[in-house]
Amino acid sequence: MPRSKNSSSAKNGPVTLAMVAARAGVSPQTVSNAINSPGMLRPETLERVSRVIEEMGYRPSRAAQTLRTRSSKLIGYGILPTLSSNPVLDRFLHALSQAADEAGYRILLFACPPGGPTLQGYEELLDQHKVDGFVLSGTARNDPRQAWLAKRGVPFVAFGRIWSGRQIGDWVDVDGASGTDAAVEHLVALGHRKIAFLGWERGSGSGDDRAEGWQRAMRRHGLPTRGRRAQTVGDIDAARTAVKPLLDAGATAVIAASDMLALGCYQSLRERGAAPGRDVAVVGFDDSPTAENLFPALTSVAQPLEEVGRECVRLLLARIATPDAPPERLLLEPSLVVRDSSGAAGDGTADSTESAE
Amino acid sequence: MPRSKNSSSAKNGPVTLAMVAARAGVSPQTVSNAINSPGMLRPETLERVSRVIEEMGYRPSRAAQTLRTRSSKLIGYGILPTLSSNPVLDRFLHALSQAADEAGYRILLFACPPGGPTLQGYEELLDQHKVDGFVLSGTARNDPRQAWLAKRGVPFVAFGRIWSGRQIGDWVDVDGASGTDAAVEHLVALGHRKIAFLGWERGSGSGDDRAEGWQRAMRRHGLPTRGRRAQTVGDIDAARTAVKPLLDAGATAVIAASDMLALGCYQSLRERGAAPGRDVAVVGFDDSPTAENLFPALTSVAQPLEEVGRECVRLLLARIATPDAPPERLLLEPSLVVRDSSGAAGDGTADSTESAE
DNA sequence: GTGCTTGGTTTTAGCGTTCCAAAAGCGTTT
DNA sequence: AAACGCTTTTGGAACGCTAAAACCAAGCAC
Repeated sequence: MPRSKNSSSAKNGPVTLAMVAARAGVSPQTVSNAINSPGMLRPETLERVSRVIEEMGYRPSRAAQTLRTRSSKLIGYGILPTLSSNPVLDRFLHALSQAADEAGYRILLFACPPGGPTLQGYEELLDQHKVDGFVLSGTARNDPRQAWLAKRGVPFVAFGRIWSGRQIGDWVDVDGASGTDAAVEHLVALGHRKIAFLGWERGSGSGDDRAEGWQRAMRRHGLPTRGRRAQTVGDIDAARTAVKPLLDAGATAVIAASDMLALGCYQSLRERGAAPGRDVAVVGFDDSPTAENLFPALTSVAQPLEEVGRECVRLLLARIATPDAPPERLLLEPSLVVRDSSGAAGDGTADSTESAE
Repeated sequence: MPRSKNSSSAKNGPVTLAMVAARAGVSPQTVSNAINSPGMLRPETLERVSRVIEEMGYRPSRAAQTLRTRSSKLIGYGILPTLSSNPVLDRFLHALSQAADEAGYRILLFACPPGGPTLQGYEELLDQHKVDGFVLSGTARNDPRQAWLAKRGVPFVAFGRIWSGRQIGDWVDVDGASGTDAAVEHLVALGHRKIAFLGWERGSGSGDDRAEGWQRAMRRHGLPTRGRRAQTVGDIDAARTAVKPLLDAGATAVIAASDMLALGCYQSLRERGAAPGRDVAVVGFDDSPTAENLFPALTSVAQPLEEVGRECVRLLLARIATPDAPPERLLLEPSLVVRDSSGAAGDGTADSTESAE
């Protein structure tokens, strides 16, 4: 027997604590307690109040709560301009939002100016919206954000390590080295020995990390790395050129620091009439949406973005709860998604020896 | 001579209206007026108050403003789970956030459950956070959201038309038909006559729209469409199969309803030893990040997402300002991004007649 | 009986804004 | 001088909530 429409109906404005209190025959504070510390009420009273809350579809006003408690249950996230939009971060944002929601928090976006994030954006969200904390992403070398936030005691978590200088605050990151290491293992198991690495110019934190994993795995297998590594800037044409010497040197497999670079490798191979996956194995990094749609589908190292999102929220909430706890840092394992480009497609046998030449 | 650190310093908590008032020697109300209706103050007073505001780095508390004015300057946006993450919508979100920020609004995310958006999420944002309006995306046939929001008088704008039944509320959309029409024009100019269309199964609003543009352009040029159209579900393998009859029928160009479908077409061509762009021209839709990285780079119809974002914000704010104004609907023009896959690469001459066979 | 808990509830007092009505300031007019 | 407009400024009150303190039975000891 539902008496009133549950949930705030269109016109008469939203239900308030006081209305619930009046209807339940208790004081407003008791209703507040019913929600925030139910254990404080006599079971019988709790029952009654809860029923009225349910019945009237009452939902506390966050504005009033924020004003009183100075906590907004909001997490700030700076989103880059459309141009610098990045599939990995986009997927991360979805995961983040979901994880936050499950914890009763919400993500409040603010737009980073094209030149990269500025501190002003953070300051505004902090002062105006009283966000409880921030999630940082796309952290660069000498990023000022961590130090700035730490100095004012604002809780934050970064997706991405700090590569230079001393560590500040909590972060969650993906172990790139472990990813490329696994890629080497995969290729070695398929019989490859001449495994090259196509990476970014030295100095990019995650780029060097990914190179490092390749190198250590090669060393472990007693395979030479000299002359098997090339550096390039991010774009695809540069990659196509940069990979040439590696192919000339007879590499039978190339591990790239990104799917983009792997694509440059595809193109370089095609230029010389070779087929990626059949003649030379190619492995990418990030498992971007493109990867599975390429021909041949690109084997790639996938970052566990759902997990990164969940952990970011977990760490941030922990930091909010206990601001002085020692920092926590998490290095998550990526996973290798094997597709045709690493040549494992046929029926398990290694190398090539498969189709016509 | 800056006396105090401007902007809220770490410890002493944020600056309030009252503090500013005290320092400027006026009442709090006057400070409020200085911000909200500056014309009301004597120029001299305004000057003084403004200086103190600046000096102390005062920023109004949105929570208090929201409580008082019942308007949060927040726009709600339901974000899909990681799995259904979609590059077009992701880029749209970046644009949206930027446009909102510029108008003094912020985007508040809430996570849609995996099964698609539910009304509960909207209701919560409305009751709890007092969002001023919503931006909808990924609207489906018989989407209940528009009707629901309209019924309770909540301002909203949809990115995407309503394809079935009567129109409700404001929307911004991209004219898909115009995009495929332009694609036909482009191909005809290159000398193509047998231009096929690879689309989704009938019933998808935007799919039918894109088909329609192809059809009308073909008709305009007196070219037959019978036997030149195929339908398929979204995935790439299905597309590869579905396009076969079109190629068998001698199509020299294929326009696909999405980049994904275009990829299926690439694969189908390769299977028969033909090269996309050289032997058969291919045009995709959406200009996804993948498109420019493919080999050959895919000619594709790009949606003006920046503009869509801007217009969504503009329409939404207009709706908030005048709830009873007649609905506004905007159909924006996409643009054809010409790349190698349409075979215009060489030096302008049409058809093929270019490289070895 | 007085005092002393103890658990459950209410009262009071804001949190930082803005709305509203009322009060000053002040130049003109009666 | 008082009365009248006009502009500018101010003093509550209220928005919806919760922290903190006060209250109020019972119960229980002495």
